[in-house]
Amino acid sequence: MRQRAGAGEELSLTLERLLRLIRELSTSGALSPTASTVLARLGGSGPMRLTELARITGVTQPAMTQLVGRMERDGLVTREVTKGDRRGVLVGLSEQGAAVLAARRAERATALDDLLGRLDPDDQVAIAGALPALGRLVDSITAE
Amino acid sequence: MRQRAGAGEELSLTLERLLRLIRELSTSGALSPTASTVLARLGGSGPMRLTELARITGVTQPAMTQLVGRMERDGLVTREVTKGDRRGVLVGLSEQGAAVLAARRAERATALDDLLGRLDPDDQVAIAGALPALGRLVDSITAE
DNA sequence: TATTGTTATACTCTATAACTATA
DNA sequence: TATAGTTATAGAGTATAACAATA
Repeated sequence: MRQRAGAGEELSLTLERLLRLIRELSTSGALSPTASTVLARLGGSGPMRLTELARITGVTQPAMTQLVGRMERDGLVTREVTKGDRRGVLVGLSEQGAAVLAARRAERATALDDLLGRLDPDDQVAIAGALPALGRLVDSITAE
Repeated sequence: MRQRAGAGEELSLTLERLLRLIRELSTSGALSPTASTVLARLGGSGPMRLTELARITGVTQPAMTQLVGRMERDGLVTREVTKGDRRGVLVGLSEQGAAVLAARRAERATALDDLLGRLDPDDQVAIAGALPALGRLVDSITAE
């Protein structure tokens, strides 16, 4: 079996349901989807320019200005003027932001591990085996 | 291999990226996530009570009242008083709403089929083989 | 002139609280 | 009293357009 017709449809519907599920598993900090992405990117890549954050998360620059403003107010991120170019703003994780990020990851990880553990062993193997393939599926677009 | 430690963490991170990807694939109608869910549920289960829609999608009753109001204004759904109990509101798909739903599903399906087709055959098999397991993973919570 | 970011304005989406209508 | 739904109010989150500051 190389590729069933309609695999995309089934993958899409399954992911849509999984999506809502995952969201409910990580509640620390009560972050919006975009705020969650910002936190994760800052945690993974270190401090970044405001424009770069806007580009990566797919929102406009004004939207990112406001979001970073709210996140700074809530103590999740820090802002500083970039060295060399005084127009730029460098956004970084605060200590509290890093803690929230870690808490959210732990919540999802333990909840999903628990759920996976209840599944039939064959299903567990199937999902574990598909993760690298799903990762490459995402990479195939992100790289473009 | 029954279950690797950290499989939940990896699944979570992969899904988070897939999630954003899927969203960008279906743009017809420019629907919000909740509106998308409402449309999909109405398409799959037929007309439903407003309260039932609110419960299923995980938003409050007032939020659903307003969302349905906007969707009715945009010609996506219809409203009618329920038979027998004149307090109730039955929400159904309009012809246009059904068309938008079909268009969005087709967009995602073809886009994902295309992406899947570019993957290594082994990866395609791995993903196709994991779909039923992922479906059961979701069912294991939804049923509770 | 071009780039970086902010401010102004308007709309969607959501929640909580208070309300109306029906049962 | 209880249930179904709406209205009022406030805030997050987003976009486009106009602006200020720096390069």
